Amino acid sequence: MARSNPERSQATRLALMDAAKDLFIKKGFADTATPDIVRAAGVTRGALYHHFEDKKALLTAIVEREAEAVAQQIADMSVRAKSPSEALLRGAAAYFDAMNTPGRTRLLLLEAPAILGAAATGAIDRGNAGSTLETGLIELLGPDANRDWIAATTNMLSAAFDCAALAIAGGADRSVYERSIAVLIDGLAGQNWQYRSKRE
Amino acid sequence: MARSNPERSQATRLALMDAAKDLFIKKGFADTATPDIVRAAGVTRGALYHHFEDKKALLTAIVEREAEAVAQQIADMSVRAKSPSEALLRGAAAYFDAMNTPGRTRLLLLEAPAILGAAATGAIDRGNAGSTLETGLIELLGPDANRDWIAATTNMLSAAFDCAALAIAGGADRSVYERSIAVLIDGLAGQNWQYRSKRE
DNA sequence: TTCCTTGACATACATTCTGTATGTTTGTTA
DNA sequence: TAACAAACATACAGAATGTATGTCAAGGAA
Repeated sequence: MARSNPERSQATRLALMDAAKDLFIKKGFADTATPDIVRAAGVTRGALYHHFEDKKALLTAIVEREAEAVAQQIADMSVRAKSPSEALLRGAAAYFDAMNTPGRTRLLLLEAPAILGAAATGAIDRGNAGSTLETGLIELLGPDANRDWIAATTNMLSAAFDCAALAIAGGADRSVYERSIAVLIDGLAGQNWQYRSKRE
Repeated sequence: MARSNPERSQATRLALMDAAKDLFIKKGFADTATPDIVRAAGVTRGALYHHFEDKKALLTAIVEREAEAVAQQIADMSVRAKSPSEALLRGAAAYFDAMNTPGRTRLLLLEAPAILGAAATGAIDRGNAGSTLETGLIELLGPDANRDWIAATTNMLSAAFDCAALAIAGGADRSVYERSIAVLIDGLAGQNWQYRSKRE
């Protein structure tokens, strides 16, 4: 079994990330020890600290990979929608589909914000799935809507979606949340002129 | 300095909780060591493990106390409002006031969900500030609105409020978030008949 | 008051984990 | 094939957690 160096590197990197991902999901980041990770990955701690600066860097790599997968999954699902509100609803559905992967909610919505900080996690989020939501809201509310307002609304709706994803992962009825989101979005679409008229 | 036993107990419990709260806010739960806590509290680790089962139990006690303070602060602020939507907006403002206390967002919205789990934190939340929001939404949407829908909307709005509190604590403009919330609530108030008509 | 029990700690210890420093093997290049 | 570098493995130092044991003051009972 003579493998080239890049092949070896990527293989152990993936083995470490996969093993750590499972353990982080099952026991959480804090309660997962590096000896457990390397045992599950079939390597030693030396390999871990050769490829990753520390335990947090390993989590960061996993979170980034997972966030990219979510964004990719949403992009694949994205089809033409008739109205901006329908586009937002389809985006939400795609997000719930993507977050349905077991453990993803825990990794992306619980562990990452606490360990890596809210700022770092928000940056990862905004670089991927978050931007989809903001463009959707701009479509819905018109390009002349106040930018700060849109940013704030994007953040809060994103948090609401995350909350819904967590609830669904915990066994809640997905259709109830999707309808609740539909009502929120319809309310936004119907009311935005009121805010704009106050500002302009 | 002859103190009775109950006095001694409460004094050291409070000293430990206060010292740990400051350190958890400044450095986070994971990066705060029990020797640091007891040094700041002026006791030994023996006292800590006599009063609290482990480090997590200490965090739990602090989080519960802080959540009760938030609920109390909101209850004190609650004055008569003319409309259900105004009541909700005042409640949101009171929540932001209460969360304005330095470090509270980190403790209640970042550390607690990750360390104690989303379920435990949600239970603490629902027992305190969360119920205020749900009753306000029932007022807004009418008592005949679908209960599951109200519960889901409560959860998501609660998450949106938390997100706003975090953003404000991070330096964002509070008035922008309050206006965004106002638009969301007005949208809900104007649209709820649509959902109800589908269900009944 | 005296004795005895219990709660409230303090101290010492065993285990375990993290990160680093050093050693060894394997691939790569000149 | 000789030299070098990357990819690991092993050994170690420091520190942290939780526990077990020891000590001392508080508080009733005789």
